[in-house]
Amino acid sequence: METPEHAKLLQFFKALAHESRLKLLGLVAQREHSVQDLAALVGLKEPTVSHHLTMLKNLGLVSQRQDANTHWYALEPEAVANLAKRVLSREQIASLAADSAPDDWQAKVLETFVAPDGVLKSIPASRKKRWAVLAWLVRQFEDGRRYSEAEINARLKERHPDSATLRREFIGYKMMARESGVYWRLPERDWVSEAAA
Amino acid sequence: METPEHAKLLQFFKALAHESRLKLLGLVAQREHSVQDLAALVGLKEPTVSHHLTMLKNLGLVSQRQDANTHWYALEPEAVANLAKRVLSREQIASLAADSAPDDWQAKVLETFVAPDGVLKSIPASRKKRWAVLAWLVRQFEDGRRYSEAEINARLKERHPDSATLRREFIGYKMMARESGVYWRLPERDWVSEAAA
DNA sequence: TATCTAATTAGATATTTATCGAATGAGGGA
DNA sequence: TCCCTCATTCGATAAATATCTAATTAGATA
Repeated sequence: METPEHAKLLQFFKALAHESRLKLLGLVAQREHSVQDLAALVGLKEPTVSHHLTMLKNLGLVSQRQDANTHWYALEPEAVANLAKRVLSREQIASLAADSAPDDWQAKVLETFVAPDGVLKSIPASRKKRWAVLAWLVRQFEDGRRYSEAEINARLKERHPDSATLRREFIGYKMMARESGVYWRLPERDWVSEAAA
Repeated sequence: METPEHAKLLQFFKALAHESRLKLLGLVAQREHSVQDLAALVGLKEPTVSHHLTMLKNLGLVSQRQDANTHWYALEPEAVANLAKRVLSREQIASLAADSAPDDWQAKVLETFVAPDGVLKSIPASRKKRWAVLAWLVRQFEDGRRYSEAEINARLKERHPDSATLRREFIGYKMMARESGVYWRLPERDWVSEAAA
C-alpha cells in the first residue's frame, strides 16, 4: 500500500513550508552562494542553514558543487517546476486521498450494530451510521434485479423486525428506487456521496 | 516592508505541508463532503478536521456551503492551480529572497572592524568579512574616475597603515582594475556576488 | 420549549521541527 | 606538519503546530 509519489509531494510541500527555506531558495535562484554567505544573508547560523540546504538538496531542488572546502549551492530550476506542475491537476489532488481508510470506520460501525449472527441490534440514530448500516444491507440485494415489496420485507426481517423503516430508508437514501410496488438497487456512485437528508 | 505576496505563498505551502490536509484536499477533490464524513475518512476527530478545513478555506483552496447544520466542503480547483503556477518561474522564486537583510549583517561587521573615527581596527581574516570591509572602502572612491597608485595609497592610509594589502585586495576581489599604474573602480554588479577567491 | 445533531471554538497536551553551540571532518596553504 | 577556514554532524533546547476533550453555537424538529 506504499505510495512514494504522495510521500514525495508531501516532502516537497514541507520543504517549501518554511520561511527560511523559501528565502534560501530565493537566494540560490539569483546566483550560486556558499553556506557562509547564505547564513549571513538570512540571519541564521551555519549549521542551521546547512541543515536546510541538505533537505533541499535531497529533494533535488538545489544543486551543490564543491570548490576547495567551499560548497556552492544553486537552484535546480527544472526540479522546482516539475514538482510544482504535479499539483496543477485536480486528478492529482484527488489521488492524494488514496491513503484514507473509510472501511475501517464502516467496519467499526457494523461491529457495533450488527450481532455476530447478522441480526441488527438496533438502527443507528445518527445519519452517518445509519447510512453505513443501510449500505451494508442494500449490498445484500442483487444489483439489476427487481424485487417485490414482499421480497424486500422478507429479507429485511432476517436482519431487523422493523423492515418497513429500513425499506423506506433505502428510498430516502436513494439506495433503491420504487415504481408501482417494484424495487431495485440504484448505482452506488449515486449514493456513496452520503448526501441524502 | 510588507510583502503579502510572499506571505500568502508561504501560507499556501504550509497548508499543503501536512498529510491530513493533503488527504482532506484529495477527498474534497472527488466530491463534496461533510465534516463528519471527512473525520471518519481520515481518522481524526471533528474539531481537528474543522480546524484544517478552516485553514484551507481561508486560503480559498476549498469552498463551503451549508445545508441545515451540515457543512459541505468542496475543492476550489482553480485556486489550487493558480497558486501552484506561481512557483513555476525562477523569477518568482528569486523574488522570495527580497526579505533578506544583508545590510544588517554588513553593518555589524563594520561596527566591529571600524572605529568611530573611521580607522580600521584590523583587516578581517575571514573572506566574507574582509569582503564587507573592502566593499565599504572601495565605495569611498569615485566611480568612473582614474586614480594613481599614490593617490590610492594616500587615501587608504587614512583608514589603515597597510595600504598595500588593501590595494591588492581590491584587485583580488575584482572591485578595482589596474593598467600601467592607473586604478579605477569596477561595476558593483561584478563583485557583489561575493564569489572571488 | 426542549431536544437532537452537526459544527465550531477554547484550552490543554503532545508531537514535530527549527535552532543553536560544540565537536568533528575535510581541504588547502605556511 | 600544524594551522586555518568552511562545512557538516551531533545532541540538547526552544518554538511551532496538531490533536484531543469539553464547552458552545446554530439549525431543525418534535
